Amino acid sequence: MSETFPKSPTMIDVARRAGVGLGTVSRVVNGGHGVRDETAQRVRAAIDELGFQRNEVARALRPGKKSSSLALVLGDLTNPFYATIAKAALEVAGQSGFAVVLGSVDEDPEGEKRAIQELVSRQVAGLMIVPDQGDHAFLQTAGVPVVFVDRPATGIDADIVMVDNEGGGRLATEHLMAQGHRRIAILLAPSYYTIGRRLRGYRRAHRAAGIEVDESLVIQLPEGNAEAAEKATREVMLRPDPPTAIFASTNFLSEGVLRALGELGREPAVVGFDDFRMADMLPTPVTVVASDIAELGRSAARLLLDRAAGKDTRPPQRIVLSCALIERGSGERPA
Amino acid sequence: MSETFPKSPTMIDVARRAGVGLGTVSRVVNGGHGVRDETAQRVRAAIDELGFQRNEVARALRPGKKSSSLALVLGDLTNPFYATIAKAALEVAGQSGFAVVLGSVDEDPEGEKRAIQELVSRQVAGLMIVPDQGDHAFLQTAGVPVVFVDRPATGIDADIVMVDNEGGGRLATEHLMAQGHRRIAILLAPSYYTIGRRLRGYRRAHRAAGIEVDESLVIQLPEGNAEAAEKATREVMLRPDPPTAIFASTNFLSEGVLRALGELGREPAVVGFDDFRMADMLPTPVTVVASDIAELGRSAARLLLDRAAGKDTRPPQRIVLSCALIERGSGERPA
DNA sequence: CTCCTGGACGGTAACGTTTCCAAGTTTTAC
DNA sequence: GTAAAACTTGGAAACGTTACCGTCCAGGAG
Repeated sequence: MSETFPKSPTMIDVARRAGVGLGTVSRVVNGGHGVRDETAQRVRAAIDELGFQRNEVARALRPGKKSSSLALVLGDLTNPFYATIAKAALEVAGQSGFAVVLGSVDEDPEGEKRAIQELVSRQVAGLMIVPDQGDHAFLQTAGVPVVFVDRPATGIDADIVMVDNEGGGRLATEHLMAQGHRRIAILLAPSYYTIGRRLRGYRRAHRAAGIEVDESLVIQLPEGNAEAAEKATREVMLRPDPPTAIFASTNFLSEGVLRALGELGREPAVVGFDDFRMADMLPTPVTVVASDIAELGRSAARLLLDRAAGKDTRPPQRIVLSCALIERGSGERPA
Repeated sequence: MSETFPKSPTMIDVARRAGVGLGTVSRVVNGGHGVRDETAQRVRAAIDELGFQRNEVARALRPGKKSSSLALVLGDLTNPFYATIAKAALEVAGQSGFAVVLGSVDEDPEGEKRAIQELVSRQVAGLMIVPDQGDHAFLQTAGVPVVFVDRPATGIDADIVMVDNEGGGRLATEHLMAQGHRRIAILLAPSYYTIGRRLRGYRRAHRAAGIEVDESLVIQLPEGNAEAAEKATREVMLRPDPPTAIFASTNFLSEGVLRALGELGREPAVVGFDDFRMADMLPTPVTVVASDIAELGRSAARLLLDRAAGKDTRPPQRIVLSCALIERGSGERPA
């Protein structure tokens, strides 16, 4: 690495080589309108000979221009949920020649704010954010279009793409009720917006069925991981009056629930929110309420690209994806 | 979105506000050496009042400077293997104030080349690449340090961080032999470098044990997904002379193997390469040979940051991470 | 008191691109 | 054949930053 890299050729080099002016090269590179065919040929030849590649950084410096990259801010990529969003967004952005910059994502809201501002300073053309709690009003002045993914943020009115959490929660609960269950526990990860909606669906299903919710079965976990769910499941199942069914409000929680049940040797009905790999291979295949997570990422990217291009000037949109039940066995066990 | 965004303040605005020269503002922003304390205070005050943020794009335009971003090029983020690398690299880069740009990753080598060149044109400070097959000689002239992750690339001599695939393959095979197995099938995903090394470990273990490899048990799959593995497993187990053990050379293959075995109701011993979520929750918990994938990403990022900063001028390094066996049951079934 | 040194600061030239304007050239219309 | 219009083309300004080069002033040495 000590050898100095040869600096890459610039448009000026190309212009000299082709015997034309700088502006002409720029025109050719950008589609070649208003350039005679013969001239364009010569320029293209020079570009190939020199191996010229446009410097995107310089390009993005021009006033009003933003770089051809989108930013994506989200949680733990190790969570298949986020990974799926990232993959899908990446794909859509890539098709339009946009790169995706991932900000480093800490857990705390302060870290998120810092990460976002770093990205803004890189002049990205738009932001896709799976927001943490905390106020996002500072984005008002960021000067870039923003799309929120999976959940809304406070302090700013922007596009949002999300899942019908309430409908999904209701669907899961009603499905369990249809099997005769009346005592359905719900495990809740720490208060994200989405979880609140799922709980609301759960309550609505109860109200609609005329069943009163036993509040001791509405279990708020201290953390959103499998371990917390495992512990809580063990506890609730060992009560004198355990539930006959469990609704796990996230994929990680489902995992914990199943682990605990496997160890206890108990078999209440179980429905999880969000599908996960291997759900169908476990001792009892897991019934889940699922939505098209990839579509979440795709829609967000598409919306953002349109906004960035100025093609879409409608007021902030709100896209809601529906959920469907995938029956695999664990949710069909009778009360 | 139709309202025009207020353009962000520049150093010139700050300079005017603070009543100082442009150069002074730059000095303050970059650490404040050679500026009187009182002046620096005034500048910082102006920065806060205006909400100034340095424009990273303009900064990266200066000669010799690269942007403070690293590029990461890898396959399907939905594969936990890649997701883990990405997360770890992101974390390390973030700690040094670097952002990570993910190129869109198609499957074909041509797409990879295009993606890489797009990233180079964005003046990233370095490239981390999980390379596809195909020649990577074009990177020689890219003018950026490169680190390959998980497997080497041809045509260029660069840093590489990888796993001891051969050792892992040997470890898995020897473990199965220790349980008395003599007919061990190995399922191979399409010819990646890593798979070849794992096979080599498998063969070495056989040679060391004085067991001849039955070549009909060395099964080359047409694709690297679970479905292909499922099909192949079904076929091999239904032969008149089936293996007593199976070595699945990737996490996705392990999944397919287990699915097929579950349906067939057969229980040969199974060892997988690379750990995966829920491996311990399946009807028979899965024994795997695993390595620290996150460390792969961390090392790559660290190495690249040092190269980019010019701190590391050693000849190309080769970091190899060891594998360990995680016994869970499926690999301990006797022959 | 003068000269010199050194630190603090202001100004300006890049960096590589896009965009605008003017000049030159060709085509079209009359 | 001439005038106008349309199209090509070259050149220069601008984007926001950093780096370099002076200038200015204060303080110390002679």
